[in-house]
Order: sequence, then C-alpha cells, then structure tokens
Amino acid sequence: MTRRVSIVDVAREARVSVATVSRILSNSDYPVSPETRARVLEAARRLDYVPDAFARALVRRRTGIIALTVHDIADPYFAEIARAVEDASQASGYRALICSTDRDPDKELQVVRSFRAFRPDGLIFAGGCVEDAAHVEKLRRGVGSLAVRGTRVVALSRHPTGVPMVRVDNVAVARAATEHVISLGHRRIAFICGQPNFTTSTDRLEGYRQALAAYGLPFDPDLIVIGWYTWEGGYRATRELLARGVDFSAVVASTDIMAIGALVALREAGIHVPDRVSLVGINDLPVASVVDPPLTTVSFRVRDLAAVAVRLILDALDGREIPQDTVLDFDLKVRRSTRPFPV
Amino acid sequence: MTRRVSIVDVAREARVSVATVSRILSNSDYPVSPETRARVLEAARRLDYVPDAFARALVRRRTGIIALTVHDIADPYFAEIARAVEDASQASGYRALICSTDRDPDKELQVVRSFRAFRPDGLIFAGGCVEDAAHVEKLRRGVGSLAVRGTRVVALSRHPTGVPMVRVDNVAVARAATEHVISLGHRRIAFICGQPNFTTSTDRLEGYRQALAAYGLPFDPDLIVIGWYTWEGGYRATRELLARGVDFSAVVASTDIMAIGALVALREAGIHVPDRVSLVGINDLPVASVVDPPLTTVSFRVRDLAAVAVRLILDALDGREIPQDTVLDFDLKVRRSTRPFPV
DNA sequence: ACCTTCTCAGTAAACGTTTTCTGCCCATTT
DNA sequence: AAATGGGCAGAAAACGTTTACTGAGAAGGT
Repeated sequence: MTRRVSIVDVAREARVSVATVSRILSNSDYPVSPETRARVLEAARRLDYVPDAFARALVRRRTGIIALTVHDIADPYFAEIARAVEDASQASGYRALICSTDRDPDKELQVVRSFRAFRPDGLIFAGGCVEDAAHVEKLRRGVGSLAVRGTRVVALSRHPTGVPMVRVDNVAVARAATEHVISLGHRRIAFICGQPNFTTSTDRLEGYRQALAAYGLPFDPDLIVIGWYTWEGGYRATRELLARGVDFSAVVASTDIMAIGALVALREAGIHVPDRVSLVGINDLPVASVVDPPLTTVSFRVRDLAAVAVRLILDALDGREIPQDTVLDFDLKVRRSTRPFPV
Repeated sequence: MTRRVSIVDVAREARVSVATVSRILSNSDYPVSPETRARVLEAARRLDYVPDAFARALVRRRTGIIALTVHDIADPYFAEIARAVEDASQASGYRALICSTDRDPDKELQVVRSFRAFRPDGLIFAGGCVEDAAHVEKLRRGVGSLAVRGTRVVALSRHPTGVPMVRVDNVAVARAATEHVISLGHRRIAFICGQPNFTTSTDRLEGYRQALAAYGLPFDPDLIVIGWYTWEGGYRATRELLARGVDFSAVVASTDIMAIGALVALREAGIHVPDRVSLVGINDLPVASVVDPPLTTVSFRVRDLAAVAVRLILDALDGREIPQDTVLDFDLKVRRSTRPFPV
C-alpha cells in the first residue's frame, strides 16, 4: 500500500518548511508572500493533499466533532433531529457523530462513555433518557467528565440538571392539543401517554390534565393509557383502551408516531377517524400529513430545535454566554383527523 | 479548565512506564505480572482514564470509523440503513460516521472528499448517486484516494465499477411486483419510476418491462411516470398520471415512499385503493404496514443489506477476500392495497 | 550609520498514543 | 559456575499536525 501523502510531502514539493504549508493551508492570517502561497497551494493540489483530522485534533484542542445521542435514528422524529444536526454542524465545518441509545439508560451511559474517546467539541442529548435520580447522577458524572475535557453539552427536550436545554413547552403543547378537541365539543377524551420515566411523558400528561381542568372536565384514569413511543406502542395502547370498553370520542396521542399506531388500531376495530373518534398528535412529522386521514397535530419545527442546539454549542465554543433554557414556540395544525362532536 | 488525564498520569499513578500502561489497557497479549496489571487497572479506574481516539488512530493505522453516505438520513429507507450500519459497526467496536448527500452528485463528491480527513477504515455508499460517466469517474478518483489510504469501500444497491457491492436484484424485484398485479388480472398497469440517472430506477423499470413482456402485455409509455424518490415525488408523479387521463387499474411504485405519495394523490382524486386501483410498492419499510390500506410490497431486509456491507468491510480489513457482488433475496408481502381485477 | 520595526519563513517542541528495541533479573540447563 | 532463555518492563521513536520561538533581511526613522 502506497504511503499516504502528508504535509511533509507538500513541503518538499513546494520547497518550503512544513510550518509554512500548515499556515497557508489552515488559512491563518499569518503573513506570507503571494508567490510562496501559490507554490504551496499548487503543490497541495497536485499531490491531492488532505490534512489528517486526527493529527490536527491532537495538537489543536478541537476535534470538529459534535456528538448526538438519539433514542433511535430509525424513528422519524429522531431522524429529523439527526438531519438538522448534521446540516447545522456541517455548515460550520463540524461533523456529527450520531449514536442510538434505544431508550435504554444503560446503553445511554455506555454511549456517552464511548464518546469520550473522541472528545467531541459538542454533545447534544436528543430525547430524554430515563430520568431516575441514580441514572441522572451517573449521566452527570459521565457528561461531567466530557465537559471537563472541553465538550459543550446541550439537552434537547429534556430536563437534566445544570445543562443548557432547548425545548418546547411540553405542558403547553399537550394542553393545546387537548383544548383543540375540547373546543370541538368532545368531553370524553382519551390520552395516550408515553412511559412515565420520561419528562416528556409527564409534562404532556400534565398539559392534558390542565386542559381538562381549565374546562371543568373530570379527569378519568380509565381514559389514560401508557405505551412506548413507537407505532407499536401507540397501537397496543389503543387496543388496551378499546379493551377497557370505556366510552370516548377523541384521542390525544403523545406523539404523531403513537397517533399513527392508534389510527391503525382504530381502523382495525372498525372505528372511523374522524367520524366516530377524533385523533390528534404532537410533532407534525412529515408522515403526519401523508396518512389517512391527514393528522391534526401540534406542530413545532423539530429541525429548528436541533439547529438551535448546534448554534448554542458553537456559541459556547466561541466563549459566549448561552441561555440555560431556550423555549421554542408551536402551533396547532388542524387537518382532517379531528371534527366537532357530536356530529 | 483542568487538563485532561492522559496515559502519563496513569503511568505516574501506577508507578510504571507509559508503555506498560498502554500494553495493559489495549489488551495486547504481552506478558505482564498480575500485580502490575492490577495496579495499572486500578489507577486507570481511579483517574477515570479513557484513551484518546485521535492519538491512538494516529499511531495505529486504524481509525475505527466506518463512513456512510446516504441520500437523506431523514428518509425512512436510509434511516433503516443508517441504523443497521450503526449497530453492526458498534458491535465490532467501530463507529459510524453518517453524511447525507441529498441525491446531489456535487454534494456527494464533497462529502467523500471531506471523509478523507478522517481516513475511515470503511466506506459504505448507500443509495446510488447520479451515475453519469463523468461523475462516476470523479467519484472513483475520490474513492480511490480513500482506498489508497486503506479505506475499504462497499456499495449498497448501486453499480459502481470496481467496488464490491451488496444489493438486491432490482430487475427481479420490480418484476415480482408487476407480476403480482398481472396475476391478479390487471392489464393496464402504471409504473412510477425514479429519476433515470439512478441505476435503481432503470433496473426497476426494466423489471416492469420484463413482467409485461412475459405476459404478452404491451408496453405503453403513457403509463410510465417519473418522479423523485420522495413522498412528494410519488404524489406529483401520480397527479401527472391522472392528468394524462389514461386508463389504468394498478400502479407499481418504485419505492414504498413513492407508493405512499401515490396513495395520497389517489385518495385526493377520490380513487379508492384497492377497490378502483391496486397499488404495490417496494422495500417493505415499517411505514408500509401502517398506512391505510396496508401496502402490498416487495420485501427485502433493508437492515440485512447494511449489516452485510459492514461485515464485508470488516472481513476486508482482516485481509480476507470478499465477494464482488452479493445479492440478497426478497419476497412479496401481500397486504391490502392490491386486489383482483375486475372486481 | 545605526537602531527599530516589519515581513516572511524556518526550527523544534508539543499533542497522546503505540510499538520496536533493549535490557534486567531470575530460573534453568549444562 | 557459566551459559542460555524467558518473563517482564522501560526508553525512545514514530504518527501528522500546529504553533511558539527565532531569526534573516528589508524598510524606514533619526
């Protein structure tokens, strides 16, 4: 195997020292004569030289890497996040390193730990992991040891302690979704809730409660059903709901993905949406407008969430002070999965 | 900022040389006394030492990185691929570096070029880029310069020259999809084709033609419509098809994603699937079983495709000979978007 | 003429690992 | 008692960059 071309080859070719090559190629504003610059640039081009990121990262204290943890890159929500992080990173010359945690706290710890070897300049936690105290503490230590090495950390849609976060107000979001169906006249409203160990779940449940309370409607535990944040989870939760035999005319799902699962379950049960049951989701993923009926959902720009997170990290790396809590707004997208009650 | 802990700190703490620490921690089978080993391990644990991936990559000739180019990580098909690559890489101690090319040949070149700085041990091209000769040549040079540096390259579902590939037989796949609706009695069968500069598109079109020919059906260009490999693309193509006013009772879409776009367009036009038009897709993505009606589609294990690619790269890195062409099999999943004609 | 200041480019010391040589010490063999 | 060899660990040279010094020469001020 032929040896790779390094900076010394370029230096030899251009008959200058490696220092000069480095200075010219890393675009520092170091003064250098036009002729030398041209000779070096030409040599680099001719040899097709690309600086080695590893050697560079070793001596600069920056790696140019922004790490991202997501629950599952194959989940449409996190795929959107990943894409936005990738784009925003790349636009600033950074590179995104993505890892899935599968909503498993142990795996999340392991992922964070494994990130340390790459000492990323930034770390974004997308999607809460399980937030029990012991885990948070372990995570804090793991993240802490990253931070010690200069990594800037930002959390996306979760509430860890001491880490800047960017999020939507999940309470308000779920409240908006619920109030929408209430305002359509629905009274018996089921809620498909995520696993309780995610703050997103508890926040959205709280929003649902607040909406009921605001309209003087009773809170009925029989209308609450819990599931995983997947299609399957939404499907099963809805089956369970149906099995209970309780009466309801609307369903608020914690996420679009769960809502689509619910749609499948309702369809299988011969319950038409929206004629017999109204359905509302949260997230406004691309897939929401493509199902039948198109899903009424609470929309917030998922990609903006991620882009803002990257921006914060970049700012922090530049030494700027960054806000501890950035809250993005949202709005309701009324499509065809909801309609007034009674018909 | 406190200095990061390096191998010399561990060495000092354990009162041994850095060489010894390195040998113990990188698990070489170098002989070392149990007491020394224990002391070093304990010191590393106490200092919470994690070896620096960059320094390590510099001296070993391996980076532990497998790079992956996809059209768009937010596209469900490529998200599946990405997830599988991530899992398979991680299982072998590698790390996946993912970049989206947006189906843009220029961006693909740029991505490949930018990968070189990281000199990945492996490179997987998922999803063809545009395959015109000039581009392939440029790409070959880019990839070539990667290969020179020791990167093993594998292509996923495309036909570049001289690069081992793993794929399904796209001709046979499309043929199976088409023959399915033919065998149901359909005679006027539309085909939603991808952009012609992807080999996947031309292969699948060819499969469609072969199926028609095999059953003695005429090929009617009016039934062929071209679009991007997106929901939007499938939607628009179907609208165009409808605008033509040609008669058809079945639609074969090049991908599930396009098929779902078609579903939306047909629904909007008041054309019921499958009562008036049968629809079949290709890929069997998770989303295919969740739309209404659940999509009949040709299924191949997308994740296996990616996992095999990683396996090949690992084999190649171990110096083993790897096959130039690996073809995975597929099968038809009949769901409810297709039905016999005439009703 | 001499001192200062600039402009430009080279020398060499990092950065944090791995790995090739050495070589010590002790046990075993002759 | 000398020679051999194996187990163990240290010294030092990479790996490919960046960057703090250093310094040569030219230009400009007194």
